[in-house]
Amino acid sequence: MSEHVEGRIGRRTHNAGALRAGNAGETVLLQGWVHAIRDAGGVMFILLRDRHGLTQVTLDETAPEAAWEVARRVRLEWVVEVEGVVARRAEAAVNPDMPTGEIEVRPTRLAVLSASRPLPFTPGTQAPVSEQVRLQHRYIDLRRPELQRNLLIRHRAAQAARRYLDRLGFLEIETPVLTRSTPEGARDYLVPSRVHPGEWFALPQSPQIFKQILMVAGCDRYFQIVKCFRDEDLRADRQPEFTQIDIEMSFADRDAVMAVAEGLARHVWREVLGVELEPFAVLSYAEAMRRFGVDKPDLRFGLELAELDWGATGFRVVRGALDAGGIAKAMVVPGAAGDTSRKTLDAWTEFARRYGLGGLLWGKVKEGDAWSGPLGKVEAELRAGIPGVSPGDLVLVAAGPAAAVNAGLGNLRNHVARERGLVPEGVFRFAWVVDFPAFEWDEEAGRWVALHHPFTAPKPEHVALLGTGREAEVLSDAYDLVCNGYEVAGGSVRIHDGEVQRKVFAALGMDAEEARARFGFLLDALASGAPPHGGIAAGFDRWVMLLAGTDNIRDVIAFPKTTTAQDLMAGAPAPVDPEQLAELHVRNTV
RNA sequence: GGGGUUGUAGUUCAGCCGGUUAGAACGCCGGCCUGUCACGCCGGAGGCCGCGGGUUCGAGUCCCGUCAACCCCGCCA
Repeated sequence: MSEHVEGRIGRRTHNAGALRAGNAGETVLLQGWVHAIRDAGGVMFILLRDRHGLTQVTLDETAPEAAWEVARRVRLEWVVEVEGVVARRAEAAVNPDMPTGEIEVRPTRLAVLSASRPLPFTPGTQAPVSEQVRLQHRYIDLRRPELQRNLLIRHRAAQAARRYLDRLGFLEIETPVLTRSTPEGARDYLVPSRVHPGEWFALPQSPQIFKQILMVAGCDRYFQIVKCFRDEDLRADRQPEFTQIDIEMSFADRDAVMAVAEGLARHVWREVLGVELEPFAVLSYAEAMRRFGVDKPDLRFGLELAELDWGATGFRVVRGALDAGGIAKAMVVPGAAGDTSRKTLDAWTEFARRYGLGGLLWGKVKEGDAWSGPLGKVEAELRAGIPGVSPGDLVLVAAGPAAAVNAGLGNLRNHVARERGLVPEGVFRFAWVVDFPAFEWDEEAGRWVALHHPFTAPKPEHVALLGTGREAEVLSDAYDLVCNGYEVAGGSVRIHDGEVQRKVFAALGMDAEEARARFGFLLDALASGAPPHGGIAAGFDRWVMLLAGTDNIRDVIAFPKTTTAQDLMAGAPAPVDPEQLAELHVRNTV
């Protein structure tokens, strides 16, 4: 048995995308799928496909009768082997749209390696096929060049990340997949224990606690490209199992972690796309919310929001919102007065309402002080206070509770930009968002919850505020990396002091006993010589989405799940035998 | 949990104001064709109109429910 270091493995001499005019005259052996058959009678063309490309195999009167017999039998998506001679195509037969279009293979031998049943669709199918059918037959869908390309991008991104982190001295260490359920955060996927009746493992939402403990264990620099599991509803950019590039560093402050993560993104983009990223902007959470209404702003276009100082207004809608403790904000859409119909405005209003806004006020700016639309009724001096307004612009104003105004206008900003073609293609605008509030008030639970997670260090100067009832003012050393409107990484400096950790648990409504019960091992670890440490976790699937230029996470995952968290190909989830349940001490209640 | 879009042949779709035998394209099967590259030409097979109920003389079409795919809100430390 010899060891293959590179190059040729097996009997293939070339892949289906390799042959060029320079190979003319060579005897080759290709294996692959039948992508298309064009039978013109006395001459027949078979397109052979593998993940590298397409090669035309041509049979004419010079082809052996045995090859003809096989060719006439062959059907789409059968797997075949071709042995033959590379020939330059006649001038008129060259296909300039194909990388291998200058040549064709004249077979001396053609063999069927594997037949295929008639398929519900083929990779060569012209009409788009529904997502449902594609997911049911994922092995066919994955044969398509686009998805092959995405898998390749994903592979290259993962390899580039590993090389970069390895070079910086990070160790790739695996953490358990069967672990324990932790409070806070997403719903857990649970796994019953056979050996311990009534007890359950949880699949990790992230390896958070383990990586911190690895720091206590002296590992210094850790990373892992790791599956995480969250049993929450799906979105176009969210799957219940997803992959993180998980990173943790000892003796590192915020800037050190951010530098590593920025370097990682820079390296991956360079290696995968050959792109040099612009310097990453840094903005505070407060600034992001003020200017963009969201904590993951898309910086590829303008349309920034402006907070309005309309405290004096008598305008009924705004007056009411302000009196109720709300705010008013404006978004100016340059040059949109002329071509924004009433229908479009209604659709935008409907869009904004989803986020809890009562509605939108709009005004089309004419020459002078004249505005048409609802904003025309607003005092002229207040309208003059909206920054950057010129005749021909469309102004949208929302008033209400701050959260609704920000979410409504912030998301509408993305929507309008897309509709009006303001989003440039092929551009990556990365930015750091820093100085997040440590806690946010959960109305439903009636308590403070961690905005990031309970192990995030409050800013040192804010630690004293813990337990004083001023939790809302506490900022944390947390940071998110955003790109083109996606959150693509998030992390923080961690609490390495058991006392501070207890105070944070207390602020979250967890008393010492409960904290002990749930996180005792972490508290013990933190009390056992814990280095200052911090880290970050990057949403690898979203990175690949951006690299691949798609807006759907299913396009970059080999075997994704549907919106209802099912695997249509494998048919999961599915019932199991009652004996299996009995063994696990579990009973179905449905 | 809520809202929206979609569901008709293997696939993608059309199907009018409720009317008699539900169509097209591609694919599939058979035949023809010596330079195709969305090959072309001739012929053929193929339908639980997602599922259940209702209205009606009559339902692919209208109503109610339900299931599924997708998008969004909630949720996602």
